[in-house]
Amino acid sequence: MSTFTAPKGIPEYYPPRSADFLAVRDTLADAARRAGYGYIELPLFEDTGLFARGVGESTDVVSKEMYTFADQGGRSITLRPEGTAGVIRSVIEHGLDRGQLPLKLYYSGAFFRYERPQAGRYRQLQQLGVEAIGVDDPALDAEVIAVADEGYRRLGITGHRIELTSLGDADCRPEYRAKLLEFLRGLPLDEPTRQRAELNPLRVLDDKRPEVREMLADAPLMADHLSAASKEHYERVKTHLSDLGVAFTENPWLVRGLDYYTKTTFEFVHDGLGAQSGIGGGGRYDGLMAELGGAELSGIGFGLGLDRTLLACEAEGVTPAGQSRCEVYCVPLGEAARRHLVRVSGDLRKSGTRVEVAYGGKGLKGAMKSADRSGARFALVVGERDLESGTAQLKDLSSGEQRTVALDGAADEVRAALEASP
RNA sequence: GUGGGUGUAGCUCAGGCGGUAGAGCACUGGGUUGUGGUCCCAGGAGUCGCGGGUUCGAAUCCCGUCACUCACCCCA
Repeated sequence: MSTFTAPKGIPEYYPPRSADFLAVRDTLADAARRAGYGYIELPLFEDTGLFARGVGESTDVVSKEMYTFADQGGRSITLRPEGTAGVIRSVIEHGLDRGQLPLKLYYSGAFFRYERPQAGRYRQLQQLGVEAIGVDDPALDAEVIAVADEGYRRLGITGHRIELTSLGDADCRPEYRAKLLEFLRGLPLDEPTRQRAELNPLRVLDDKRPEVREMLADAPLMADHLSAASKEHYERVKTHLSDLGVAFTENPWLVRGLDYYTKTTFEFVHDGLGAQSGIGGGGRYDGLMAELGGAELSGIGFGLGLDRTLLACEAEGVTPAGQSRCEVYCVPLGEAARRHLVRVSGDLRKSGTRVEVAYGGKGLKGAMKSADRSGARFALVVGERDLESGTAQLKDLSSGEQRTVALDGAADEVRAALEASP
C-alpha cells in the first residue's frame, strides 16, 4: 500500500475506464449544446451564505453535508454542493438576464458533499447541469427534460425512466403543506423524522423505510391540491413531453432535497446502480432569483450525476467511448528504423491519424503484442532489411495480411489504407 | 451519526483443524535469429492492513485499532 491514499469517498478514473467517463460528460454536454445551451464556468467554492440562502437552511445538504472552512482572510467558504445557486449568483452578478430570455446555460464539474460514501454516492461527485432562466413556459420545462433524455439516448442507455410531478406554486403549496403537516403530526414517527416534518413536511414523503411508507399511504398529495394555474402548467408540460416522444411516469410522492423547487419536478432513475438509483434530477424554481437578490425571474434546470450515469452505462454493458485509442501502431527494429518511424508518426498525427510508436527496447514480438493491445487496425514495421530496400511492412492486424510499401510514402499508404477499410 | 461485510501479488481471489504463502489475469523473456491475437514453458513481484496477546512457532486463534465497502438517513 502506498504512503498516501486518496481522500475518502472520492472516485478516481484512469484508463481504460476514464475514456468512458469522459464520453459520458461529452455526450451529455453535446445534447445540451445542440439545444442551444451555452457553457458557463464557475468557481468550485462560494461564500457559504449563498448556499445557506439559496439551497435552504432546512435541507440536509446545508445543515450537515457541506465542506465549509475559513480562508486566510477569515471569510467562510463552502465547496459547492450543487450547481444552481452558483449559476444564479453569476447571472445576477453579471446581469446575464438582461438580454434575450430565456437565458440557457450548462455547466459541468465537481461538487462536494460530506456524507458517508456508498455505491454511487461520493464526497466529490461529478455533475453536468443545465439552467433555463427567465421564461415560465411549460414547453421549456419539457425541453429541459428532453435534453437529458436525448443525452441518455445518445449514450446508448435504455434502462432509465423519468419520474415526474408538480410541487405546486406559492398559491397552493402553503395550504397543502399545512395540511400535510397536520397529517404527519398525527403519525407515530420517530423523533428525527418528526423534526424533519416540522422543518419541511414534503421531504418526509421521500422516506424509503417500509414502516414509514405504510403510514404514509393515506397522506394528502400535492397532485390533488394544485391550484388551477399550477395544474394547467403541469398538464401542458405532459402534453409537450408526449409531443416530444419522451416517455415518463408520474410519481406524486416525488420530492426533492432542495427547498427551491416549485411546479415541475422530475428525477431520472435507473435500476442496477445499487441503492442510489437516481442518476439525475431537477425542476422549476420560481423564487430563487429574487431570493438571491435578482429579478423576479423563474428558472428550470437539472443536474445529472456523471458518476452514476457511468455506472448505469456499465450496468447495461454500454461503452460510450466508441473509437479505439489507436489506428496505426509503428514498430521500429533498431535506432535507424526508429528515426524513420518517429518521423512517419509525426506526419500521420498532423493529418489527424491516431498513431502510436513502440518505444524502448521492446522486441518485435513484444511490440506486435503492444500493437494488438492498442486496438490499432494496422501495424507499420520497419527493420534492417526494410531500411536497405527503403521499404516498410504494412500489416492489417485483423486479417493478418501484410504488404510492402515504400518507406518514403508510408504515411500516404497508411492514410489510403485507413480510408479504404473504414 | 447507526448497522453489516471485507482487508493475502498491480488486479480478481483461494488458503485458514497453527508449521514463516498459491491460482487466474496483467507484466517480462523464451518456444518462433524479423511479426500480435490461441497454445506451451520460465521469470519478476507479497512486512498475508496495523498493533498487542496466546504459543516452541500466528496469514491462520484472541483482543484492539485503522482502512475500505455495502446499507440506513439523505442525495447526483
